[in-house]
Amino acid sequence: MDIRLVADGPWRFRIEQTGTMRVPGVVLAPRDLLPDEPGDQALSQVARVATLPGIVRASYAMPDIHWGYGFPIGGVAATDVAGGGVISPGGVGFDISCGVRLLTAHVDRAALLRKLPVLMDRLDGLIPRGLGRGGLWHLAGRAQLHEILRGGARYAVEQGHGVPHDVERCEDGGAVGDADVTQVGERALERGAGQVGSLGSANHFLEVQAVDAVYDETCARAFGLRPGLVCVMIHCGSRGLGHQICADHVRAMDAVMQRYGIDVPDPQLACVPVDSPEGRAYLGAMAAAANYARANRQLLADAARRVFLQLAGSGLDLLYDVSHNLAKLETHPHDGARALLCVHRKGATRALPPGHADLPDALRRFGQPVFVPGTMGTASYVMTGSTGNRAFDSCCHGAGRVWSRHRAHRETSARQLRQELAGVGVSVRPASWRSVIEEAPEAYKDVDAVVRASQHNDLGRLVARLVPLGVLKG
DNA sequence: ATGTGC
Repeated sequence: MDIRLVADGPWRFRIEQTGTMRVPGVVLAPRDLLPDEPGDQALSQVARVATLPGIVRASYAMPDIHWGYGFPIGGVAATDVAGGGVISPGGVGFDISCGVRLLTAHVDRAALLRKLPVLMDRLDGLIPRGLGRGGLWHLAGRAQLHEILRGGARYAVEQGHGVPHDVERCEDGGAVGDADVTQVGERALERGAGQVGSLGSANHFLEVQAVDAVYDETCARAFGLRPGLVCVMIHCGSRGLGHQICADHVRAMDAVMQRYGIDVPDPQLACVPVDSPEGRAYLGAMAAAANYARANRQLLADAARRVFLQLAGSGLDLLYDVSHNLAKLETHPHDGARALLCVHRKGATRALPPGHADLPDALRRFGQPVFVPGTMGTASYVMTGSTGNRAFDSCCHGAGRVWSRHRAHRETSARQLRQELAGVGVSVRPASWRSVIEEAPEAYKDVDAVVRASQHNDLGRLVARLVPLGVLKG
């Protein structure tokens, strides 16, 4: 698809509405963050998403945009439910409700440093990760898996894997309400049964970090962050269960799209009206996967908490848990009124502004915490939702890949990577060194530039910078 | 992202 990319000031670009596009594209990134590998399809994907039935305002791209399945990663698209708007699994991604949670310890970096090696050893032995492998929670049976799919982190806490405060600090109170277990296929259930409480692979991780800088002291204090404080950041999703659900429902939609008169420029944009049996079926299965991902992060956090209590004499308090791969039915201004929109966020973090009713009481004045993990060996950021967000309250979600996984293997080696990480003094414990080659810091954009661009585009405000002390990689 | 795929 040919696109007409026009600079709109120093911080963003516009893709002119041409051909079958129903809205323009808006790429909220400066020139040096635009995907520029030869043949890269990310910007064309922004334009193709703009052709989806019912899409409103614009097809958005966050500053960490890169090429994905159908939708770009870092893509945000909202469709008008009453106006025949569609739901597309490609706008959520294979890793349904992949997200990040951040926990704060009661110990400072200097006090922990001596104990860090033994603490990392313990986490290394405890946390399941890598492809396949088991999970921390050995379920009693299929009925208990169904409870997880319906109750998410809330059910995990009810079962003793956490404290009530954890649930208060999860998006949606730890579980989305409309999960439909009957829309989750047998293969998905089979794959999910043994993986609750496991990191997965690729860019998923559990990191021990320290607060390195604070940019907004009042907000940081409300978030429980101060310079030198130790934190734990967990990034993972719904494992094989979410993957299987995505594959199953893309296939189902592909078979019925024509019946709804829907024609898309890319088969990976398979979609159906939100208000259709197939649309509701996907949303019900997606919600079940979302709850699975939240329970997964809850189990991992609770395990890390027990290690911290035992070895560092410190608890871990959940600051917030938020997804960056999800579609949600939300009310937003549209055509001079409030309308129910299906907001697809794929590699984009929901970022509620200060005062929003869905925020926990203790955070409401400050906006929703947004977590922006960098790469192993580089900084991560805490941001907060800001008023004036035009991209349906969405923000960036990470550094954003620039090298293909294939190119990463060409450009670097395990040995080179080990040396480099040893040089910055970060203890990285991967499931396998081969898999982490694809996660080399050079394979990603500069996360500092990504958060700067996010702030300039009113997607969020900077709160604090975190640096890694120890990294468990998938 | 993924019991990694034409």
